[in-house]
Amino acid sequence: MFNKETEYALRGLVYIDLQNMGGRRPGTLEIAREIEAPPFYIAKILQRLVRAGFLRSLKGKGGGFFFDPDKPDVPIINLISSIEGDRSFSGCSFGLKQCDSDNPCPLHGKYAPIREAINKLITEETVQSLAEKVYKNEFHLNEFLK
Amino acid sequence: MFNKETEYALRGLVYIDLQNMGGRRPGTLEIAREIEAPPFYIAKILQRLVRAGFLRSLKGKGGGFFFDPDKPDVPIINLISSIEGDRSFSGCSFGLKQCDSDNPCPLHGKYAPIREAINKLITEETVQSLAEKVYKNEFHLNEFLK
DNA sequence: TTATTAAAAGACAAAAAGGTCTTTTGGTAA
DNA sequence: TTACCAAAAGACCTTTTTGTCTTTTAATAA
Ligand code: FES
Ligand code: FES
Repeated sequence: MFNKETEYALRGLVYIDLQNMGGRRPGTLEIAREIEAPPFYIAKILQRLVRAGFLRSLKGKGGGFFFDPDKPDVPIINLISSIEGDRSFSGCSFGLKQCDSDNPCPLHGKYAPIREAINKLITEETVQSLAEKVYKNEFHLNEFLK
Repeated sequence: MFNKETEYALRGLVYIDLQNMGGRRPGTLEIAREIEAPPFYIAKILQRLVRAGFLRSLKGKGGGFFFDPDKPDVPIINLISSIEGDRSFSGCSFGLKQCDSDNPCPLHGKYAPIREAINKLITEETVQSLAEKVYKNEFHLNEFLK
């Protein structure tokens, strides 16, 4: 579905938001351990996401990553677009230059509604809405974490 | 959705089946031109698919690629699995080790039905069913081809 | 103000995906 | 049986993805 970087980013940001709820600002090592991602890699990924404005960070003792409470929730489609580019979930499943319902490929009829469902999903869900689900114990971040 | 190799394979095999209907056995250069794929690359891809038993080929003058009329239709899920491996459309969208509805990630609820729809689609459609749609002029292989 | 802490920056590297090309093999047709 | 044709085989290359590591910068706390 998503590439590794996107997966790590999703799990990482949800974990960060979850910890922020408890007034904590997790650092790269803790995040890497909890979401089971390569430490240096998640550090690099978060660095880029901070630069892109998705969240903030603080250096030094007590430092770490956190979301600005004044900023609006982050729809995961924004995250995905920022990492994978806009190509995701817009193109033709057959690889035609563009998906055109007036000139459809033989998969279009059945694929287009699925693609729409994916777009709806990633537009509606935000990092915060996902974190909320985990917080309510309804859903899981990994096999250990509740 | 799919990777490049899968896209080329899908378009290539549908084109081959379409030509077979007219008693022709297209070769790599013709296929590459018609489906707009890199010639040497589609040659390599088809070579692998022949070896994997998806279709047959003949060398020399009048040679080319063709489907054995006695063999059953090829569901595209087989093609996709052969190229991309089984990981596609079975794993967790969040990257958890396994998708487990008793222990779901926060995307599971909305993603699982979508994944099911994808699996249904690629299980039901075959190279031949797709070629048939193109043949009936209902759907397109590329922007030039009818 | 100094030691310590943790992120930022950026170089580096391994692996996978995507693509190219040459040589060999096995067919066809004259 | 010779010339030719087209796929098979496999080496090679480029780009992208994924991942690692060292050095620098900025914040905190003693
Ligand atoms: S034309 Fe291929 S998915 Fe729309
Ligand atoms: S647990 Fe993540 S999609 Fe099922």
